[in-house]
Amino acid sequence: MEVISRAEPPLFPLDERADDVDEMVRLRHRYLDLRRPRMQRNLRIRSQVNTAVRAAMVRQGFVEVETPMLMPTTPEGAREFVVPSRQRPGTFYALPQSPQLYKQLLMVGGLDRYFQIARCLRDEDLRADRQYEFMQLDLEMSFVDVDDVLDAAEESVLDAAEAVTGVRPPAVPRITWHQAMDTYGTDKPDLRFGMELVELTDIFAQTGFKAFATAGCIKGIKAPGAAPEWGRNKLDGLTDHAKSLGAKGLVWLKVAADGSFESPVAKFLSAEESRALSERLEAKPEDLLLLVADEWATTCEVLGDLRNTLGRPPVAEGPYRYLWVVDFPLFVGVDEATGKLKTGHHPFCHPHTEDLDKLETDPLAVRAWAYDLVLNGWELGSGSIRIHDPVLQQRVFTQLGIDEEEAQARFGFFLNPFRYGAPPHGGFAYGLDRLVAILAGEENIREVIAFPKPQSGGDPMTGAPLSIEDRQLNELGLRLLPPAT
RNA sequence: GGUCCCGUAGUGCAGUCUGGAGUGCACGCCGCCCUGUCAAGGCGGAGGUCGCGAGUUCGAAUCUCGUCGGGACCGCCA
Repeated sequence: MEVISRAEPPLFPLDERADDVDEMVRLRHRYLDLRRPRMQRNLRIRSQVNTAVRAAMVRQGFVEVETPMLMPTTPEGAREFVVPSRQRPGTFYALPQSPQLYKQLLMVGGLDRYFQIARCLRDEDLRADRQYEFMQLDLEMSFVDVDDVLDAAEESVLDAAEAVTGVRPPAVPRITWHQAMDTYGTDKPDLRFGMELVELTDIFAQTGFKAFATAGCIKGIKAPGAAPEWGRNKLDGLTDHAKSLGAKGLVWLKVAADGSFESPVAKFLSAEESRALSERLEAKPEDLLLLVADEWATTCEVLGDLRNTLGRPPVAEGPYRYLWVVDFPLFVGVDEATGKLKTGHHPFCHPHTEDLDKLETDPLAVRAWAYDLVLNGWELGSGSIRIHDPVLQQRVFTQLGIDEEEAQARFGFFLNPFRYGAPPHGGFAYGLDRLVAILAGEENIREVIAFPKPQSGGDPMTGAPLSIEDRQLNELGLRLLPPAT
């Protein structure tokens, strides 16, 4: 027998027992971690997804186009990674948060169906579902409406799931943002379980219970059979949690064996109200009912959070339930500092044409042709139909407090090409790391990335980021400040 | 910027609350023995800055403060 390569013992077990090994140890020696069946499997799933997605796009007539990694800085959006220029010291490139600008210019350039498996970089704090650099399936189409874009993207995510699991999920349901908030209390509902929010406002229209009498919106959720496991202490904790989310309080009721309510507020409810409540929520013994009374948005958001707290399975547990959420609001409120409206998506997002007459009179009621794709309660991606008409674009800018001069200064390089004729267009992008993680049954995208970074952003294996030599700094015309104290 | 949790042998842990010698367990590693394997078995051995630094104490893995590293989350991510 010939020894072709000597090997020291591995630093940790290379089987499933290493699932419990300190992640820093795994990352510091990722080349060993990657030998494990779990990591081999995850990276192969990732490759399958990339292949399936690319094939789906090509099959649908999309053209794969690469866009630059070195691009101008753009003031809007996420914090950018910045690259100093050697040839022009004192100037900087930015790495792309997304290929957004380029892909819209590709539409002006006549590439009417573009896609790219694109690397995106954002200098924001890392999370279980966020890395500095991540991959998106990015697409843009000309002469299309919302449904055309959704159809194209949907084909690719269904193909991806089928490629990995062998089972093609059903057509992806489409609900409006308002329906999502009203029914699930979140813009990224997890459809794998029920516990929908139930409208109760009418039941308490004449109530003598003060907390309900003045509320604009009363809704409730039912956790079937959950009452025995929710003691007074845990319910107090849940109430505190609800308050931390903005609720004025939380009403809980346990359903007793005889169908009556066991609750601190039971005595404030009339017999008719109790009967109607029980009937509306189809309450059965041992059910736990949670009610919130507030303005519509707060009621929905708080109950949506509680619904997830009580009922949501681990994110990577099947089945796979995709969901389209459409008709997001064009504006998401007013910036407290500036008093100006804030965009929900980006300033180039096309308002819903039915709501155009409200753009100046009731801007917060204007819906946008903007949409999200959700999988098992995780936001996979978002997109919109873009504004191609300069007049409409300026109307939206005006609402955002941006006059023509400022628009030209900030977005001129992007908007001027539209003067040569921009087709109506729209697109979408979704995170491949998140998609792969869920399809691989992982709750953390680091498990489906060959060389990910921990929350601190440093690379435990290579030591990056590292200081550079003075020679390099000089070449770039840079000088370091003393460390901040 | 903030909240919470974690840090003991190469790896995973017990010990920490209630201070008393690094007291241990499993896997791995090294040596010898045995062997028809299949998570082999037997005997023996090496391996420790209890993350780091102060403080309290006669005495600190254990209590206090600080700090470093990691994780989950909030902010942030148009």
